[in-house]
Amino acid sequence: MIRKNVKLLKYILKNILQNRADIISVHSYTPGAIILDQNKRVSYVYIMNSGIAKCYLTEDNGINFIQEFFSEGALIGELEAINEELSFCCIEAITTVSVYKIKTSDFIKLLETDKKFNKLILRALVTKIRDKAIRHSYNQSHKLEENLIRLKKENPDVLAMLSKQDIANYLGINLRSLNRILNTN
Amino acid sequence: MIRKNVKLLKYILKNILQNRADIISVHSYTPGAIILDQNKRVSYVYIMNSGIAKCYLTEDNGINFIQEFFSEGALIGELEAINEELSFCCIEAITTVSVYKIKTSDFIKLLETDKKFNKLILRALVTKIRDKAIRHSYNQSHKLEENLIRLKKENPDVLAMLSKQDIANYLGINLRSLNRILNTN
DNA sequence: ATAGAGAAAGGACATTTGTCCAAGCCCAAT
DNA sequence: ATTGGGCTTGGACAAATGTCCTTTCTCTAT
Repeated sequence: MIRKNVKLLKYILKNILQNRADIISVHSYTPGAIILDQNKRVSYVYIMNSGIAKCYLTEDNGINFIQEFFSEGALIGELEAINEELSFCCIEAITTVSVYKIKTSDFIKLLETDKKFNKLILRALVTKIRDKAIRHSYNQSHKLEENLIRLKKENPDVLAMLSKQDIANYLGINLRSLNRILNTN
Repeated sequence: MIRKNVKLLKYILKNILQNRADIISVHSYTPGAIILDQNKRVSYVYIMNSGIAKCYLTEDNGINFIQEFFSEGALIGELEAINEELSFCCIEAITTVSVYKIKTSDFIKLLETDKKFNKLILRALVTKIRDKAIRHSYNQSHKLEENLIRLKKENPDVLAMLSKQDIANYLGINLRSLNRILNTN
């Protein structure tokens, strides 16, 4: 649920930031700030350095569905950079967030020239697909209570870290329903 | 819902099959045959040439959740090849299926040496993530009826092509519920 | 032609989840 | 200290979805 990629972050810090400091810059966001909005052209790829952000999609009926939460090493905007499409998620800082930022064109060049970087990104994409597939399947095939139990097992401090509304949006349910389950449990 | 990748298939036919015919072979499967099973070591990557297959995950409670349907150009086993993990989905032929098959080690070598191939795979992965994200969000945020309407709009002949049970498993619902919605609609 | 298996359809009822709403709590700004 | 806004909680009811089961239909193997 909370995407991290320490390997990738380390690689960027050790290799890219050392040799190609010119193409990277640091930025930070206060809680609630929008790092990347839905349906925008994406000109930078971000790599989370610290903090927690949420990645969500706003549906036509106003419901926000949280795809995942991001922390150290999570990539933002890489999908749009690779496929040259508009952003389809909104990334919003939950705590204070610090990121490294790199132009999409530089990101693509790195992908093409740096084999280790390429491999790291490939693996990150695959992990994302795998996690998404498993989560979607579990979510749809089990009831709320089982989903919540699983969430708490995999992430015991989740209830302390995040608002109830965010957890409900992550589970794809109503806040009322979440409270009901929390009670009987 | 039905994953295709004509560009990738064409590239493989024109470039790889011509220059590296030694690493590729053709296979075919009859309806119901398992092309790749869950939790197995994966030694080949497959590229669908024709036919329709379903990619599903069996949950602990016996429910099958269909991730997607595959046809021309869909990749099978590429995730496992890249991340060196056991398979997490089962791929089963619905109609007669013909595939090209390539050893995972050759697949990885291609990824590392053939830039165009690398780019095509990157894009395929990204498209998968994007589609999955959008589908999961829509599914969880809308009710059955809306999900079905959307499915029919995007794939008008879906009801003729697939069994009701498969459609229900794709939508993550009960067969009874699917029938109910089909009636009032 | 006929038995049997699997797909499809739907009745009746149970359970789960959503909607709407009101109340309490906590914290920051005045 | 007081007001107001946002988070949290839960009651009461409505709607959606699941469970269980029976019937019909179609197609294939014998």
